[in-house]
Amino acid sequence: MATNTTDSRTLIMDAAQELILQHGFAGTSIDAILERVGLTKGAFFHHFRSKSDLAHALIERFAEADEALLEGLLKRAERLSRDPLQQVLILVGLLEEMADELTEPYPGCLFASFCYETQLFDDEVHEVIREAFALWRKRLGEKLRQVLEVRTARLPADPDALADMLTVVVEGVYVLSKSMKDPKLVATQLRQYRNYLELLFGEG
Amino acid sequence: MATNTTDSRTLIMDAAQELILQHGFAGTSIDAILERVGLTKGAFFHHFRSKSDLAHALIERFAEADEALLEGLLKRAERLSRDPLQQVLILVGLLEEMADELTEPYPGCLFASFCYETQLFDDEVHEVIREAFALWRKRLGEKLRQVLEVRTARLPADPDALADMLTVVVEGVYVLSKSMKDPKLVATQLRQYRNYLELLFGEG
DNA sequence: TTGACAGCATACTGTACAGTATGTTAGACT
DNA sequence: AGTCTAACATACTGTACAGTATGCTGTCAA
Repeated sequence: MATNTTDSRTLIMDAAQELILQHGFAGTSIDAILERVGLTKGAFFHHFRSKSDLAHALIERFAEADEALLEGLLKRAERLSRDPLQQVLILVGLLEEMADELTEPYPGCLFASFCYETQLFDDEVHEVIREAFALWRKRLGEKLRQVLEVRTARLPADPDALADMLTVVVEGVYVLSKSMKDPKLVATQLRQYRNYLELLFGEG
Repeated sequence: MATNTTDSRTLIMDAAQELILQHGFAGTSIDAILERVGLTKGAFFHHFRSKSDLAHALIERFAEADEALLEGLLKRAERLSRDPLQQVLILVGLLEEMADELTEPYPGCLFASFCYETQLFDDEVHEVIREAFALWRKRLGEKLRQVLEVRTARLPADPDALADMLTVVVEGVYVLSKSMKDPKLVATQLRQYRNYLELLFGEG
């Protein structure tokens, strides 16, 4: 009844995700995953019908965590300020705080990983990714629309494009940070995004 | 003597790159590449010692094209304006023009693709990628340093971080654009980056 | 004209892989 | 005590894959 703390299914998924972020999906064999967690084929195919099934489970779990992160950040930001612009700035600031704590395990996004092996996955997987990106666009977009109702942007501003840019910066900086082996880049680039929003809507 | 227009080696590399951007490196078999170009194993292993050798050749060619693009854009920008800020803005604008012409074949970057299968490649490959990113940082960074000598930024500005942001935006928007199946996003996001630079250094 | 080599094709090998078939065991329920 | 099932382990299968061994053919130089 009580969900086992060392649930084998979760163990497999955790190991799989870590390996996939380093080797890609095709480059990660089921055997390699199982060796990591000390289980065998029997365990794997008891919990997953196929390797594709694992991919599906992984991306859904990742998307759920992603949504939880977004909604969590939004709630915290809404508590910390009443002004929509400040809320967005705070949200990005909170992400910067999280990025500051990044050190050893280099960041990686399963969405991006799967996107660079597009043809390996079915439409269901791609829909999950698409919806995850769309959710950030929607939730941040509506905040920015509120901002635009009150303030005048210094340059023509499309709220959806501005919202997208956070996703863009995060996905992009993961690549750069991995390649340059510099985790600090993540916070630095998020800071640039925050600067942009400040300059665009600031009154200075 | 005259380099054959349908050089088999080049044909293989072209097909390989296209397939790798869709399936990843591990997900792309040598047989699949050869089927595309109508050649056989004999041809492949005549031109490449191994699959890793192909990876090395691909990333070097990609990096050379990347460098050529950067230097070409810089020269054009330098001809179009004397002002360093304008040069950078023009460079980004030229990239936007290129992005506008993107329609069918979704964009993809071999650097990012390889970064998401990191463990599959040796240090030499990673060094090539690292240096490619470093070059953009260096070349754009020195331009932005010139800008900072003349103008005062509205917010604390690190030229290297600003330079990196172009790479970040490009890499990031490739992921988003692929996933959302919207090639227009590329130009839109580049525009945001240009806006940021304008706001940061603008006199308005 | 001959031979040497680039540029392939064909046919093969060993292995790593996804997936299957069939146990085994420990607990829950009756 | 007996039955049932979840949760695995073990041992296997077929195949797709990277890589090899060898043979063919046109070209070009001597």
